Amino acid sequence: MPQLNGGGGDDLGANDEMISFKDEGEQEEKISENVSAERDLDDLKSSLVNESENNSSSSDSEQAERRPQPRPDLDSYEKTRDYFSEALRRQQDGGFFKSPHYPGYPFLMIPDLTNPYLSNGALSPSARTVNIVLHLHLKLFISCYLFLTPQYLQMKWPLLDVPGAAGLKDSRSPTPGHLSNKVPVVQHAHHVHPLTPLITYSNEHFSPGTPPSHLSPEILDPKTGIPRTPHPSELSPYYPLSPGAVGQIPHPLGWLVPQQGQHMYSIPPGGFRHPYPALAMNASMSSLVSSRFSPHMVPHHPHGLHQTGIPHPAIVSPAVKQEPNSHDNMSPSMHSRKSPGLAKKEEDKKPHIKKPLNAFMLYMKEMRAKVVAECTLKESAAINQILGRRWHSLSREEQAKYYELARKERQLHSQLYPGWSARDNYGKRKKRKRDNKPDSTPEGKGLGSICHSIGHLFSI
DNA sequence: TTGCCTTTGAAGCGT
DNA sequence: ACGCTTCAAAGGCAA
Repeated sequence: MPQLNGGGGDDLGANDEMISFKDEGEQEEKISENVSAERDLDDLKSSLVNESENNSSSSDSEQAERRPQPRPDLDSYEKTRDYFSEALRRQQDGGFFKSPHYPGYPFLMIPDLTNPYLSNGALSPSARTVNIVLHLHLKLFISCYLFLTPQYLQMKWPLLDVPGAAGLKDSRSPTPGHLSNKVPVVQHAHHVHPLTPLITYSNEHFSPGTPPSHLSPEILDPKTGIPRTPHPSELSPYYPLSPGAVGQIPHPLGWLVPQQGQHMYSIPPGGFRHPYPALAMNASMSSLVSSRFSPHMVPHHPHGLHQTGIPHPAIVSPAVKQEPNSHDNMSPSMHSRKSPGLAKKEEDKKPHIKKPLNAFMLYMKEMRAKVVAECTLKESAAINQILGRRWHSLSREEQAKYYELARKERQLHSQLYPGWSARDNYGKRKKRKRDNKPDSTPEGKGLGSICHSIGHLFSI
């Protein structure tokens, strides 16, 4: 039985990760948040239903426009369904992918709904009747399987390019294709499977109502009684993918994966050459590697890759931001063994290995664009205040998802850079002056009025 | 051009 | 063990 707490074995798992759940005394607020969340879900459902109703009541000419056309993304959507079907088969215990009451309904009926036309392109009278019936069924279906729709996926992961949800995405993501001009993180256009988060992770992590494994009663911190993350050795069951799937199925952080049809980092056909066989990467890790950063940030290893064969996004050469140097990305601590002058010189050239993102940072990365789109705000400081409050309003399961991702980030980071320490980055920035400014709370700044349209989402 | 602001969490350091 | 500090992302803003 793997011990979860001993010998620093949990060096990557934060025992106090869930502290934020206990604080604040925001019970009332959380209750209202839950109500709001349900309301949002209802709104989403009704909007989708209305959309379907509009479709059914639209004129023939409109229907003609809606007539199935050869679409470039159709193939990807078909693949989506294939992937999803495959994922469905993988599920043994119901959970997220619980079998529908109408076997095959979501997969067979939906395409049919879009094609109630005769061979000559006209909508048959019987098809009209059937259309109405089907749309009634669609309402029920949407209610039951809302979270599986492209619209939902697009809403859930707004930075993903979910086929079939372009409109929603466009309205919510004002800067598709990138998140930042500092870190050239771009979005994968069509090669990121919209169900990626559901496939690369087991339903333990994502099934609604089923707490992540590290929150399950079976794994509790004996000291605090707080649910904790499992030891890395417990992770393998989370990645049921075969090695052949490496590089094909991206990571849940897929919203950060590059686009334009290229994998950010090439992956050798034979898999990774990991220096630590015991730590050989699984599919999720490999995709994690390719998730977060731009190749511009990756210094060139003499052999073109990190010693692991995996250029990690956390590496930022000082010259980078500029141009890749030929320096290898040894841990900064390794460089410090050289003579002072030489060490200093190389200090300037050595790559800057960034800290792995914590749970909140990952959450911010995902949600920032959405908040920016919904608010009139653009200033990060204000956005972060909103995100901070929204973070606290997240459900336990929602937060756990990000803690889990962050834990994987740390795990991968430590494997890629065994000698790296957060200390290595100390002093890289100019020292900040810390003066406590008077009341700068979101309430004080009136973000509620600025972001009133989503105020109920942010408790402002 | 550079640092600040603002958030949470992880990690390092000093006491 | 505890408290403080630094850094991670982000982009407008001020110096």
